[in-house]
Amino acid sequence: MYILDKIKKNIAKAVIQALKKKLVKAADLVYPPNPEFGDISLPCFNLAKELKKTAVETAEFLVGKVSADNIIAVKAIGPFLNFTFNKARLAPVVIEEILKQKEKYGLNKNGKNKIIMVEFAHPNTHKAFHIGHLRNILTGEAVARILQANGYKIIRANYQGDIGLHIAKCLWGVSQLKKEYQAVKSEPIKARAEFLGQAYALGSKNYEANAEVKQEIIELNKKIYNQDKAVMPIYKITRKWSLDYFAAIYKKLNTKFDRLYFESEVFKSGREIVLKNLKTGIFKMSQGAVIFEGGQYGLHSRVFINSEGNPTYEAKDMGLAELQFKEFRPNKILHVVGPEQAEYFKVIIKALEIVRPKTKGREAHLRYGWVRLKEGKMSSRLGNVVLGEWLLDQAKKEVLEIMKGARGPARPAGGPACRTGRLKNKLEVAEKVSLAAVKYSILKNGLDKDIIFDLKESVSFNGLSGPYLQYTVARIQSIMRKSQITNPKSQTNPKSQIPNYKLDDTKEQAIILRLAKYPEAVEAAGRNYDPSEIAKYLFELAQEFNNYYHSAPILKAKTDVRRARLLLISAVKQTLENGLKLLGIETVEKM
RNA sequence: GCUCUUGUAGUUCAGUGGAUAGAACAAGGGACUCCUAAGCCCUAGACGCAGGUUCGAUUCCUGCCAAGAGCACCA
Repeated sequence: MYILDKIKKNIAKAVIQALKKKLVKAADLVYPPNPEFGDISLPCFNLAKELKKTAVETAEFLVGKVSADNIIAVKAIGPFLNFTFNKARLAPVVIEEILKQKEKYGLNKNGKNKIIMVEFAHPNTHKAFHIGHLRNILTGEAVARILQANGYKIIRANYQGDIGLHIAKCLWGVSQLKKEYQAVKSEPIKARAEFLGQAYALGSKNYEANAEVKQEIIELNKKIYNQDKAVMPIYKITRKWSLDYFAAIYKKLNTKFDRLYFESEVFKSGREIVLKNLKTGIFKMSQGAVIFEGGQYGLHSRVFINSEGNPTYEAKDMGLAELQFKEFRPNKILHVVGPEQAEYFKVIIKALEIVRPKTKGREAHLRYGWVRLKEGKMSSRLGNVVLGEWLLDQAKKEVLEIMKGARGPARPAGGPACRTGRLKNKLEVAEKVSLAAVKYSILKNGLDKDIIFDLKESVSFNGLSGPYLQYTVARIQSIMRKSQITNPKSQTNPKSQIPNYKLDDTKEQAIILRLAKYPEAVEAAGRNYDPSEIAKYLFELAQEFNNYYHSAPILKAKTDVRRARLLLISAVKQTLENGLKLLGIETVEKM
């Protein structure tokens, strides 16, 4: 149990003892908006109701009756009972917790013995890979890491659409672009993937504009479902292009999957499940198609098997669920999918629940908002998309420019020279920093919010940004390196030095408190499946550190203070690294 | 038309049934011969509108307005 949890528990206990009634729990405690009020606070409104007093009276009544370990002051401010921590005692405890536990600091066991499958990415083959997919992957990966930190066993799954009408549209497009197809065969994988995106857009436009083409594409689709020899070779080749391309992107983003599912492996079983339950009356025939009537549940009706006899996405999902539960027995499956499928998921989760009652409460749609363009809508159908890889490339270019010193604030004469130009691993650093910029700029947003994407504004390298956090870590690394040079014996070993703590500065105390709150951020992020909780926390910590850094000398401080400060900043570094890892962001030694 | 999501500063985002609504960017100003200026400090600037519930609403409820999404054989 982390120190803050202990303190909260003790306070709740003390209040219960004072009242001789169990009216308070640790979770009722909140953090005051202003540190002058205290470090933690009990709002007395609910308590007052029970005690038939006003909240102000209740708070005053409790002052003097409540005391707990690590608390040095209790005061009533209006309806709040505020507690002040003994920070001189807290500091070594918190720092020791962090430096001993290292990368394990912040982890908890809330999900012990539970399995959660996080299903994300699921790009469709034969379609462009755009920044919407990027948000999906980054969100899914971060959620997976966060849940892992909360003690769950995680299965990363990816369900890829390699069969269905979109493939037929693309292959029709390819048939119209024979020359280009031949030419692109010898090009790098990226060019081949882009070609498929164009072919898809072409097929899609004609499907809507031209009735004859529409019929041709429908015929082609049937052939693909029937594994017709005439189309299989080109289907297989282009499918592989897409998959190879996706694999390269996953690698770049540092995401791995435990299981890749394909629509082509579940469409048969999905179809069977639906047909079987036609007899039981769960599904019904309607206008030649097999549907699920959602009306009685306040949902809409959806087609599971179309009048051509082909399973739709809905039926495939039935087959997928069956397979997923059979293979991994997850307690929960989180489908990380955009908002456009919100109603869709309600329907299939309901249908699944009726077909397989055991799945009840175990299937969830983890929805995130759109990535929209400032200029308007983005659609792979229309071909006006911002490609995921293009964004990564742009970000990297930008970082290299900054490293050159061509951009950014001008330095006054006499200031230290820009070091980044001399870095040996310049490209590696640029790669990590640009990835951090892109990842953070997406993950800092609340899940439900749409992201209005604009290259200039969205991917930032200063302020609330990934590079800002990396920079903070690099800065601490630098101080620690120098501390070794100036005093090789000053190892940051917590055990031997804890007695020497002298951290009285209010800024230091604020940092200590912030560090102690990290486990709560991990917990909240896990509870809400929300990476932005971590993103916010890290920024606040970094900001507090940077402010502190500018006001307090570390290496030049007196021996005792210097030691204590070095330990403090290494705890900051550790916590930043731990949190960044949950977001999938790597740190660099120098930048 | 029905359902869902979102409306907070010039812009992009935080935030909570409670104590003074926080940041970042942009704007304006400033400090350092000092541990990385991708940094630090200061200034200015906001809860879509109208009701309701409540001791208290930016937060919950209702209506309206605005933006986005979904609503039968696409995924």
